Amino acid sequence: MLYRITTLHSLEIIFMLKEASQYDSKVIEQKVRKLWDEIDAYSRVRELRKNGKKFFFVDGPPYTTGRIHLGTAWNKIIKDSILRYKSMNGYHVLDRAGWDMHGLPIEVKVEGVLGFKSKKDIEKYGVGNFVAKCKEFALSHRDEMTLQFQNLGIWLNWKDPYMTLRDEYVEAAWWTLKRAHEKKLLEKGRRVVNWCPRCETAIADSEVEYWDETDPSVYIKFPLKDEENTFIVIWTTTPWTIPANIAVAVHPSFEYVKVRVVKDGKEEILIMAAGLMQNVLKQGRYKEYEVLETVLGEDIKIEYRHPLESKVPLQKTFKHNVYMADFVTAENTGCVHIAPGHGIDDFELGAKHNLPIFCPVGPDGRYTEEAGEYKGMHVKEANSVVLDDLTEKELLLASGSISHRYGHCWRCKTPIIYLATEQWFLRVTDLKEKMLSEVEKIKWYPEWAGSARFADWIAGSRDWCISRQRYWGIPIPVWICDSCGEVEVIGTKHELEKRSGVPQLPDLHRPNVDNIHIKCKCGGRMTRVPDVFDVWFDSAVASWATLNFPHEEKAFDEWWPADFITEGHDQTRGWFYSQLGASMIAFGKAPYRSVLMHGFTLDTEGKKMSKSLGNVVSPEAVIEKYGAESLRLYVLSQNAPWEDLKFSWDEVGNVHRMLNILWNVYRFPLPYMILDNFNPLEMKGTPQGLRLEDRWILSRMQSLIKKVDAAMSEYNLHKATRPIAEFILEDLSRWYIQLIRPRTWREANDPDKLAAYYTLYEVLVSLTNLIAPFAPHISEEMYQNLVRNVDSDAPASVHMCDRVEAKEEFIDTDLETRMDIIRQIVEASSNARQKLKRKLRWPVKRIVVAPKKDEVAAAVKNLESVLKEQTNSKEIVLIGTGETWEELGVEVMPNHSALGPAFKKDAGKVIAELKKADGRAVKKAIMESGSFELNAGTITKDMVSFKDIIPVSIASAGFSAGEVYVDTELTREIESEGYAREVIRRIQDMRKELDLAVEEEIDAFVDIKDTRVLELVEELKDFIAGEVRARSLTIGSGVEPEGDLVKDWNVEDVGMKMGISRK
RNA sequence: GGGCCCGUAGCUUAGCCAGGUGGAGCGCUCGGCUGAUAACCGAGAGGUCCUGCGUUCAAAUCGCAGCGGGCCCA
Repeated sequence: MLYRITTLHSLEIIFMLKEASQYDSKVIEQKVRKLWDEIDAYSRVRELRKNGKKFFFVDGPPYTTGRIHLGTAWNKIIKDSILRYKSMNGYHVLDRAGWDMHGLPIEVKVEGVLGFKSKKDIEKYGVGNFVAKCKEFALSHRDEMTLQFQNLGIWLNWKDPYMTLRDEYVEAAWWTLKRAHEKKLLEKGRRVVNWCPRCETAIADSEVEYWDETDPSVYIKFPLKDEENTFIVIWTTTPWTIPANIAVAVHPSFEYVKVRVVKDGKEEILIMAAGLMQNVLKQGRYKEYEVLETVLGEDIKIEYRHPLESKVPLQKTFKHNVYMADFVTAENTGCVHIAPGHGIDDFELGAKHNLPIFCPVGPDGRYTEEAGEYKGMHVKEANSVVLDDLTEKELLLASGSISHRYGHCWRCKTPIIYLATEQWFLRVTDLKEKMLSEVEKIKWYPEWAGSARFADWIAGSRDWCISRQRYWGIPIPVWICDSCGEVEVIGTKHELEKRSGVPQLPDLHRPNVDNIHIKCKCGGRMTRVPDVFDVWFDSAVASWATLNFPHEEKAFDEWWPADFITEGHDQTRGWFYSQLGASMIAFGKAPYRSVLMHGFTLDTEGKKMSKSLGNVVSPEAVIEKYGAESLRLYVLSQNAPWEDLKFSWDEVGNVHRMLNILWNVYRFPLPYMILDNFNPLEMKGTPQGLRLEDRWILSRMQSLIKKVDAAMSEYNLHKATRPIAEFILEDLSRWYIQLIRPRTWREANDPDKLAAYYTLYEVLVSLTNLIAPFAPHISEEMYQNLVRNVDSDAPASVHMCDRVEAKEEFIDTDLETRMDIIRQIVEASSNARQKLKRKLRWPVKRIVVAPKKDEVAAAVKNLESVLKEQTNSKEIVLIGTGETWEELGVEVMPNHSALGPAFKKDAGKVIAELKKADGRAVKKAIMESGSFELNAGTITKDMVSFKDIIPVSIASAGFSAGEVYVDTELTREIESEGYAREVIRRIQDMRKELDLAVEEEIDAFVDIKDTRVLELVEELKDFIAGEVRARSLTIGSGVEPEGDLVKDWNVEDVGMKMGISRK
């Protein structure tokens, strides 16, 4: 095996494959991204496909606060991989990146920076100044986050992203609200909403975060109006809502009791649910009781006096009665305190029975004038004051505390309260049925994301409160006439300029639009309502806002609705829903055709990552350790997309190892190809001399392409990426590369070697293309060398290439099956060798394959050369299917339980004779005739069983379809080769230690004291010299090795001393 | 309390839809290989398939109940 030394200064260098150094993700990724920038790869790819079939993707906009986290990274990696895949398949992809830039989160951060405590501070600072700060915050964070996404190799339209703070975007929201108004789906109404007393604004259901909180758990007696000393008992965790109590609710079909009770000698009568009486009596520490009466809830007709009517004078003007309600549960007392101003169910019950919606609490969480003596007190302090007052009036039956889930403002974490306030609502409940039927038309991945989860959410949804009493958001474009109350909704900037007569509006945020008035039909002046939109409304209009609709209509007509969106499962109630609702209002149909719902990133324990738990892993940390490519392939392959991902550093490390192997596979042939001036361009068409193993890997490659395409058709990213990794590790690295190694360093122009080059090149180029969507950096780097350096007419980036298609002519599934069997036999033979401690370096005399199936025989015959080479065997012996190898001895095992009764006292003799008999002959006779004659008698089939005896120099091991026997008997030839290879390996090791170039020659000395071994080694002196590229090789006993490196070796307990020196 | 999803080796998971002897990778132990070498290969140990009940000749797989985790809601 000689390396051909090639002069590289050929006159014209047509091809310029370059060698590659070790895999360094950071270097490669930076280099590739630099290339993309230089050639503006992203824009060129989109340009290239502009006549292709349209694929409209809408990016769910991340919120511009802080840094990206692992979940956001995963989200964008999924998007990027799918869009790259679609693009390579010829689609014209539209993919503006999006940014969600308004809302409370930023306001709260800016308030923090400025040290503000309440809305009054903002008003003092100036709304204009505050809004400017918020804008600055949003824009600078957008820039930081863009870089972080780009470092993951994410390709979206970053140059022209859609931003919710732009005028065109604001117009999309305005236009949509105008549509709602036209369709009579916009209404102003007094409703109970979630209210943050710190932010002094309504917040949406989706903005409420729940966690455990300790609150009072109190039982209160409401005195009946017409019955002395009689009380109905209610339970609550919010004593501060008692001043607003208007009614009590009971369940119509529960039984209620009137009980006479005694405590401390005092007697009173209580009303409560029958099933909960024991609990209430225990809470009130009543010792004696007597049930006076039992009635059904629906029969209760009671009027009671408000327990605090002396403190809250207005309460004296209200009537307080008991009403029926199904939401009452059999807990606590079975009688529910109703304050229509402070609870959603309460409000609805109140509306049903025309009760006053009494809400004596202001936006700041303090009681108003209406609360009488409590005026000015904050509801937080009120709890204990109210309880004290009730105690004084002897109306507090019991008081304790309870830990339960309670809602909080998602931004400032203040516990929310419920307040009845005037807000603007979208009546999406009117559209429920239509929404549900639209959901069925959407393709969901996985199916249950739509049919179960999303449909359930829609079915239970309520009207959408879209108004917020804040500053940094899209101003609600509703103008109301100061004199006649007429409502007008403005749909665009232009319309506002026209209606108001104010030209060239600078910006559509507050406070710019606050002071613009328009003229009412009645001649009066119309003023804008001061509210801004719920920030969820911003992103809800993204699918048309990203097309600049209504500002421009052409793109909308061409592209809308979206072909595809993908977000985490939390967006079921969020963006999936808000978009659908807004779109139903605007266009009466769903804004997207398909949805991939993905999971959440959790820590190794399966707990969610949170700052407070200290278990957060940042994408940067992962990139720092393993590179973006490893992170990408890790998140894509680890789970099904819709499952939650338990982050594991070890698994990222595994992916990195796989990429390292891919890289090694890629760079392994380069030095040889370069030395040989291999030019793939000259290899058009499939060369004639392909070996079976070449055809095999080509077939495997095509099968892989099909597998990946099948998985991608269902967005099964894990099923697309796992087989790729398996192909790289198992088929390419562990098998094919091992098979072709000897061919790669053969003399140039050997067609057999060229066939291997061709095959490997073909596979690597296909692989590069196949993995490009998932691993865009490494594939680009490989492509640039393998393809671009060879063919300057090839597309400038792998991402500009058409997707590889499986070449049917290469597929040979029979061959794949046969090779699989050969691999199993090789593994079994390694296993067998190990049993006798015979290294692979030492050839074996023969391998005997005993097949259980005919395919095994076919495989062995077909791929004998592969089998011979990989097992390092001098001969392959194949025996008939189902037959036993005749060289195996047979041990006859006497069956005592059968022999005993048959031969009685002669049994001992029979057994002794059986042991001496030729086992093979016994077995043969029994198999053929069913019996065997001994001197002592005739034995039959049931009296014996057989066991194979394997000769000492032979080891066996099984595989799925047969048995392999390895004959390790040594011959002079084998020993000679074994020792020679031992010597070669040591000298190669020393060459490496000296860091010699592959083709560099050496002078070598080998001293072997053991004369027998010396003779064996000397027989293959020329072979050794060739393998180690020795110009001179001296082998002998007593030679004194010299040179640049001299080492003592122990070879199978034989001492050797070797020295080498460079030329 | 409700809806949806998940629970398989120390870790990450395949198998579950379509019932029939639980497979991988990492890690661990032992061995091998050596010009892809800061790599690679083979073998071994390691499992109450979350628990219980049911359906069935047969359950990781189907059903019910419970436990634990996640998201969403009340």
